[in-house]
Amino acid sequence: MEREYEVAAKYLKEHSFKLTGQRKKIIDAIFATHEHFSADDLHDVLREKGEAISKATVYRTLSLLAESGFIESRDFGRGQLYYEHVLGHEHHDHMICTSCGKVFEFRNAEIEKLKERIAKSRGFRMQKHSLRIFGTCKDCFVS
Amino acid sequence: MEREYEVAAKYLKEHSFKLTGQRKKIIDAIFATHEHFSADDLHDVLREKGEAISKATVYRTLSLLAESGFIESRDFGRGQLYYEHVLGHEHHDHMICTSCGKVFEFRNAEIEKLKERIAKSRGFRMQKHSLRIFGTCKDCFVS
DNA sequence: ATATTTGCAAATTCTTTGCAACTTA
DNA sequence: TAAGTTGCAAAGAATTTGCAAATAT
Repeated sequence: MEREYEVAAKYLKEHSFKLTGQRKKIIDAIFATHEHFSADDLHDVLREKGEAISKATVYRTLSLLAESGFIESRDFGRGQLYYEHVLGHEHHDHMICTSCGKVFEFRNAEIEKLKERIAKSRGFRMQKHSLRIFGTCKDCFVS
Repeated sequence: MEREYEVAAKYLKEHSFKLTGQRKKIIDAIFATHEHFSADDLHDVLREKGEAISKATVYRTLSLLAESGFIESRDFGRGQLYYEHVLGHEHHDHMICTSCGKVFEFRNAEIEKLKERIAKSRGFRMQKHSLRIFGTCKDCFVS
């Protein structure tokens, strides 16, 4: 967890952003979990730890970290954005169960190659990509 | 345009939804375009045609049509959902230019097969899927 | 007839912003 | 100390909802 923290800290310095107490705590909390979380979830986690950081700051920090590529936002169709950290978490795609809401991660090298090939073939510089499969998971499909 | 309309009408009947004037006009407008549109766009189009349908009804009808599979929502990262009809529009994926905002459609049979294979291999019943590639398009990447 | 749908306006939810006070480098 | 950041509360934007009147079957 120290490595990620240092990379983020370095980035902030290089871009003349300040490493404030709030940002430290937010970055810690984000890299301490491998779960998907919403701005609200994160705010709650911090509050439970006794860190009363305002929601405005949480939103602002999430934007900053997303723009700088430390985290990525995900739309699971729940009306609010979810985030997950990218550093120390290999790229993967998602399967979302529309019945129970569970999100499953998967990774497929062939698909990754195809994404790159397709983008390249159209002169498109790929920055990021997101593949979501919506459906019914094994457990929910009982009938 | 007639075929899609009839399929939707039949669906509504079978599910004891009523085929109201507003719904007819909304369905017409949706299937008359192959563009992506937001709830607001649709409301505007209808208003320009002289159809003063309330936004609440537009939202409610979009939800209904999305749930029944006639249209699908897309998140292009603009803070609001876009829709496109599915009937009469072959499945495809999207490339979104984060610089100019343009959305390019593409289709790749290999990727489609892989999606199905992956879902199946995890006992997941795929309902729909969405692949988005974010990056810079040819025209924006000048430097 | 009666269950469904509509429009309106108010309410919700998520996110952003202005600004004065406060930190960080 | 100067520039960047925070918290607060207010503002915004997209979407949802309660309810009485209107409409489809």
